[in-house]
Amino acid sequence: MPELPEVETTRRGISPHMVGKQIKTATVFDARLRWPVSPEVAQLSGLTINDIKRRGKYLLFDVGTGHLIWHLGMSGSMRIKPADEPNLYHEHIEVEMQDGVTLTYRDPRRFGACLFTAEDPLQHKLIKHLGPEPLGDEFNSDYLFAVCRKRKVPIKNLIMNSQVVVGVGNIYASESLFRAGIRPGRAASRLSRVMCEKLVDCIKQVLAQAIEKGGTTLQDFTRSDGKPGYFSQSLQVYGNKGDCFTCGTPIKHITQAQRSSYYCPTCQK
DNA sequence: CCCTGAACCTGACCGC
DNA sequence: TGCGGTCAGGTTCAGG
Repeated sequence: MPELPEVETTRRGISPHMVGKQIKTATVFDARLRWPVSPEVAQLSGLTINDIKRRGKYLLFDVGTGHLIWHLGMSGSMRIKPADEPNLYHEHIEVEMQDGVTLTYRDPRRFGACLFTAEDPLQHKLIKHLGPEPLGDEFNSDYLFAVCRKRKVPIKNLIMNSQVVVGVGNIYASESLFRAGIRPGRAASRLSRVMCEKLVDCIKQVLAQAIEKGGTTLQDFTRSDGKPGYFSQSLQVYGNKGDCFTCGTPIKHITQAQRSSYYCPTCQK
């Protein structure tokens, strides 16, 4: 479900309900996520959530004594549960604040993670080696071009590699490449400087627009307030089994690195 | 260091 | 209806 825009949408949605408040109780109904949920998570009572930050697709909850490093995996989502509404199936973690506001984490496939660390979260094994944020200045055409020089992998695989740049998932990789006019299968080393400029611009644009629209709802992604994200309506190629909206050529659907890619063989070179 | 493929899970959907 | 196969928004890890 979640790529960077969905994670950021989640962060913005839950922050006003959580930040600056004290935790009443945190309950772990099922600790079997990607890795076992840290035991500290069940003992957050009395701690205050000072801030909720994001690094790539990881949410970082500052609880004073340390941080929760929370990843939504493929199917994870968070919502503020209306009072006296029963829990849904697969809601594995719940955090109730002193004022009664309750956050629930649902994750049918359990690829997500919820870990506690008392150290600097940015130095954590999972975070430390992440590439630059796509919307920051560090991610620019000079950087991408330099990285591309040494790589023979298809450009789509490269931009989905979180060591290169974080936050670009399967949907937005296809969408960005379409907007940049570059085929997903093109070897990274065969991108010109101009192509890199174009691609960086398009990645930033697509992600920024998706955040503005509250993310992309395909099957079950909903924002923390239960509403869908509206970027689905802006998708040009991802999931398009018909013709290119721009030129009418049938959209190609291929598999790269075990993931679906969509592109227009006419618009993309 | 770079790259590939398997693995981790459940559920939805499609064709027979 | 039921059953089997396929696919799904991510990431780590082992091994070549």
